[in-house]
Amino acid sequence: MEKELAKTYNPKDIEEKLYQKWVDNNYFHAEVDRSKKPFTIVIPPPNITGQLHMGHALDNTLQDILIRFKRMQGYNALWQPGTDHASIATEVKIIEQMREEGIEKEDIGREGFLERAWQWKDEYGGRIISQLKKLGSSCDWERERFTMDDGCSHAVNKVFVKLYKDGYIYKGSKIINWCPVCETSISDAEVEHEEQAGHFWHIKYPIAGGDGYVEIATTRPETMLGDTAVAVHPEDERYQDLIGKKVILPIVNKEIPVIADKYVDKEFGTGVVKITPAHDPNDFEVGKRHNLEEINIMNDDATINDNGGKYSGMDRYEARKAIVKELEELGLLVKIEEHSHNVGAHDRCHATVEPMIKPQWFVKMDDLIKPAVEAVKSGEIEIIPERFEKIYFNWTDNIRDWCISRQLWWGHRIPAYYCDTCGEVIVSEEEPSRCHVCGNTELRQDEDTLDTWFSSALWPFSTLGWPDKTEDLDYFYPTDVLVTGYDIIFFWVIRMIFSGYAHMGEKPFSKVLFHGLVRDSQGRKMSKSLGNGIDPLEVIDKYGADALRFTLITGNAPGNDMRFYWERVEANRNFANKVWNASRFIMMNLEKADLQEDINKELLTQADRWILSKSNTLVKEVTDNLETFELGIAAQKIYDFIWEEFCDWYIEMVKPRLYNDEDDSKVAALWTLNHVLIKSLKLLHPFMPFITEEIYCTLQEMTGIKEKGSIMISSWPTFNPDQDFAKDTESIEIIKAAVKGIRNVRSEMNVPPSRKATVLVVSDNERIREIFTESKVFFATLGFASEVIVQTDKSGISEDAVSTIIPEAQIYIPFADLVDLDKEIERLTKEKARLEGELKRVNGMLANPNFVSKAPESKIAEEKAKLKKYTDMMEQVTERLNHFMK
RNA sequence: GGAGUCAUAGCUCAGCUGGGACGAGCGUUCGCUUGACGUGCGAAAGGUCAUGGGUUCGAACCCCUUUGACUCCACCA
Repeated sequence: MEKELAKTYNPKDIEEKLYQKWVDNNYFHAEVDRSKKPFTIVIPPPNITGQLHMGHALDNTLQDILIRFKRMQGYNALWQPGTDHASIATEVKIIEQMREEGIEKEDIGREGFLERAWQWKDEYGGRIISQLKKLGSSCDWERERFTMDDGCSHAVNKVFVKLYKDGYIYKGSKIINWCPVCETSISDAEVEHEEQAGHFWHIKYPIAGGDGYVEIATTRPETMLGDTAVAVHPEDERYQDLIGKKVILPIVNKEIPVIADKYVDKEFGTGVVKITPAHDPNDFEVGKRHNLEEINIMNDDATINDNGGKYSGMDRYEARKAIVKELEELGLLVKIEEHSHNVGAHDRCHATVEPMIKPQWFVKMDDLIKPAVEAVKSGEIEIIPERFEKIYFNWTDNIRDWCISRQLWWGHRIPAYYCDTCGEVIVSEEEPSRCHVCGNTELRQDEDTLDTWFSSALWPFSTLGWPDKTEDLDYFYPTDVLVTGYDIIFFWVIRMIFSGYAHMGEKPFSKVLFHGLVRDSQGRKMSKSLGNGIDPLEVIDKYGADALRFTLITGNAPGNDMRFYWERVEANRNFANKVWNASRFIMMNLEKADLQEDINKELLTQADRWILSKSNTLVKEVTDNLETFELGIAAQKIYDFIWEEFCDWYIEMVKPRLYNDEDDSKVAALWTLNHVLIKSLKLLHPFMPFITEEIYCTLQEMTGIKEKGSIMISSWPTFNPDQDFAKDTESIEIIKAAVKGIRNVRSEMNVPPSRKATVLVVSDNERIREIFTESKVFFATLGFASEVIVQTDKSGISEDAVSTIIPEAQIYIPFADLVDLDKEIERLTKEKARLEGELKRVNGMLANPNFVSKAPESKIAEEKAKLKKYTDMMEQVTERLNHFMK
């Protein structure tokens, strides 16, 4: 079978084909297998309305790396995928689409609307899934779930009924955040506070039955239509005589009491506050304390209702203007100040939220949250990076009841049924046929649906079959890691944690890995309105999924935001190309030879031992980094190893052996190349799944690797004590330093590569001489040497030879006519200055009695060794310099 | 009003639990058709690790000050 890699790396040629192969072979699928340890990740379900953006790409790359790593390590790795119905986001989109067709929600009714919504889901819900596949995500697609599928819906109903029966869910009329555009209630978490420039209107309220006024200050004059009191601080000396009296509410012309409440800040404004219990959360609390009437003055679209008298029908801002105008005409407007304050906006549509009193369903949080707090405090759930714990606790410490009902149609309908005959409320998983109190068969289901996060809170166990006691649940739950952005810590992470404890009696996951946001090159959030978003699919199209993945996880610390640069993608594509070509080169050579399955260790040269040792260390480090979620560091190490150590040094060192059929060590070189390449590919696979698979499989067909099949199910490399050759690592490092020195001299002296020269190595150390003698062959190609002579002393070195000094040896290169004496003096002088600096530093340290007495022995020994090294080098450099100066 | 993050080479960032910044990529300069790769190879220039103090034998890293940028939370009307 003839098979080889294409001449140039073209991701498009391989990615789609390989993904299909993985799917066809069912490699992503995980079944319960008690003989293996499970490793489970549940995907943060993307919205069915969604299109893959950079945030998804990052999030899913991280998960895929962890899953592929663990799968190779032999775990039974399950990556549970699915999508979220995203109630409000989807509903808004469908309404928009309908509007274009001139249809309103009411025209088609609830059922008609839901039919459309399911059609929408069928049409667009799969789009993001296919995009995740382009990224290489190894999700178990057979298990794909949807937050509104039968199983998840069943779980939702079960949880609702259970929490209701246990007294955690209740219905109540409370002040909630109302979005007048979406016309639904929203939770506190969905309100974004934006600083806005506004005004502070100072208004006079006449004191009833007397003359005089109190001056109040407000940012929202229109709400005065609903004022039912005026409040002062109980200890405010200025207003003591007012407490208990009444003032006349202007425009409305009715008397309202002056009450005393500690909520009022004496220092702020005038110290007198108008109280509108129906349209301000604080006033609502004050109203409850003082038994004040709650007058709702607004309709659901934030126009003024009939309680607003002549302002009825006006929009809230129109009414504001008109009311200010009237107050001015009445002579009751004292002044208008500029005032910037925070205004709550709906995070979806950015409309200013209106606090309103509405009957809604709530989850009582104070007890439910306790185990979730304890879990993080005790370390049972680990948050990475740690600093996000503070954000977590900040929220849990100030937790308020969760408003879960929404006045929307797309979502899980609340399983509560009302009997209009006797007023009974029945909460039940199945629709009751009749009222259990009065027997009425005409029951009416609650119109509201649940907050979309209510169902995603159950995701880690509802996807595994809960409420049924399934094998899957028993085996895969609790899951191992949750990977997500820090922006949904309140919406989702906390709610999953408390839900896990409430319904499973166990944590949903052991670790939470937070990542940052992907920003544009100027550090701005990518957003539709700015038009600065970069489509991951475009990146994949141009540079391949492997390059994109690598870009997203390198050069960035965990939890920090990162900027997206095309240049970085290109650099990583270049790396992929490097891997590709290095592999081609190795294959070209393997093809012509008989590859040994195993090698006699005696045949390995210094260089072989060196690279084996290096790759061995790499395996250990990368594994450690992955275990501790330092994915970027792991990737960087693999990159450096492959490019620098393996390609630039080892492959170059080995070339002379490959080109020489007489060389006894050729077989060892081939074996080592193959061995290290396979190991590198495996380490790289979780990061760059496609290219590694393509190369691995090609290599397999060519050479017959023992391990058959896909790299994604091959075994993860482990540290091999047999390949730990520390001594050889040192010798090659000496050779590398010598080669670098030679290259540097040649470059500085402008000696063209075509000009070969003799290299004389001088050392009085026998071991060093051995190392150089053994490595002579490297200098021909790497150091442009025509000949290498290793000797004990400086005899026979020509007068005009230039030199490079490394700690272990002096290296002389006679260039004769090419030598520019002044340049060499300049170079040596620079070197001397550098060494002087080093010596000064080392001597300084060693001369410090405190250092010598307090620093650890090893550190002192290290510095002493350096002193000797630099002293020796200085001696050689000085001698050389004197030689030319005289 | 709280809390957090960041300030390191021209640009974007790494630097793990304190021990010389061989920092990385891009960019810049110089030189290379070296039989895998110019999506490449070799060499080089470039940093007061924001500021001021403290702890320490030793600080980019720990503590405090200041300045600047960003983010989250928060009911001051």
